[in-house]
Amino acid sequence: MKLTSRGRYAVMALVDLARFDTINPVSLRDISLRQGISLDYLEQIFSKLKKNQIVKSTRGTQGGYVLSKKPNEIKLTNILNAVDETVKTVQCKKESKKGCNGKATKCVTHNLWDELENHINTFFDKKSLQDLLKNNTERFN
Amino acid sequence: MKLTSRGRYAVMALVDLARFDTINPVSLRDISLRQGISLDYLEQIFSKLKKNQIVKSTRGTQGGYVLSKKPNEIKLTNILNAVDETVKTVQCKKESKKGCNGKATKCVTHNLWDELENHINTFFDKKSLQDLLKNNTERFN
DNA sequence: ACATACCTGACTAAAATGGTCAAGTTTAGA
DNA sequence: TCTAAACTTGACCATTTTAGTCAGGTATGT
Repeated sequence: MKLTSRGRYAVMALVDLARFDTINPVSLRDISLRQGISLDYLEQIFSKLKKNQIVKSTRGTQGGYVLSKKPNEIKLTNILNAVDETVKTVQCKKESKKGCNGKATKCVTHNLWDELENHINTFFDKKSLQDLLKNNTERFN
Repeated sequence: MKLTSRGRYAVMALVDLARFDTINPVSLRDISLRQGISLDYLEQIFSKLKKNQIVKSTRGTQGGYVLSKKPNEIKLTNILNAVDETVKTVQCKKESKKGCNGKATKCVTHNLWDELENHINTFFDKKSLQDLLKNNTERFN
């Protein structure tokens, strides 16, 4: 299972973007400064976000990124999937006919991790960027 | 966040133990063979389980491990904590006065990961070994 | 006494993580 | 048109974690 700082940064950056892109595109440089995330790393992350059509970019001076949908239409699932934070708890391959651990049957815990995966995904499916904005209406920085 | 095969193995092994320890202690060798987990690795895992009083051991011939509580009293939280599968989603330290990422305030997503952590822990708090046994009454191996 | 089984600690190959670095291309505005 | 801001791409890398292995023990029932 993966849930690391790449996913966290992605969410942080998008919340930042949602708050500041009302007029002009937001540059990664600004996000980098406001959120304290390395610019180079942000570029990697936004490359993935763009491929997954979560953000749109404008090049050149005064360029930057904007959200490609409304904050309430962007679920955390979308974001985390985009940056490869796949919530996979099971090492056992579902398709594998051999079952888990090279055994003929599914391992005892197989269903458990499936349940957990659903449990977590449900959480991320419900939460949108909009929800995070609500909780952060106070000024910061 | 960590949730890796060590935790999975621990759960698998304990389910196995719960099913076979009715008369005699169960040797790690047997568990290793039945579950397809390396014996050496199992020993590491059981060392931790023992330290956390989830299992008791008997040495010597015919020795092995037994659960130290009833299956319905052993929650998955207990197991996963014992083998250091701490479900920590937030890199930001809660205590740190400096806030997350060296900023003066909590990062925008701070509460989010807290919520997620609770969400996951709730899941593990509810599930006991007993619950897993129910779903695996059919013979295997 | 000896085989079985627990116990302990050191070690390690491979992968993931969290970045950095370098070399572009594009475009707005002076 | 020139230039600086900003996106784009891909290679690279140090550190940490993972998932074990290996080598030696120690305890104990028969």
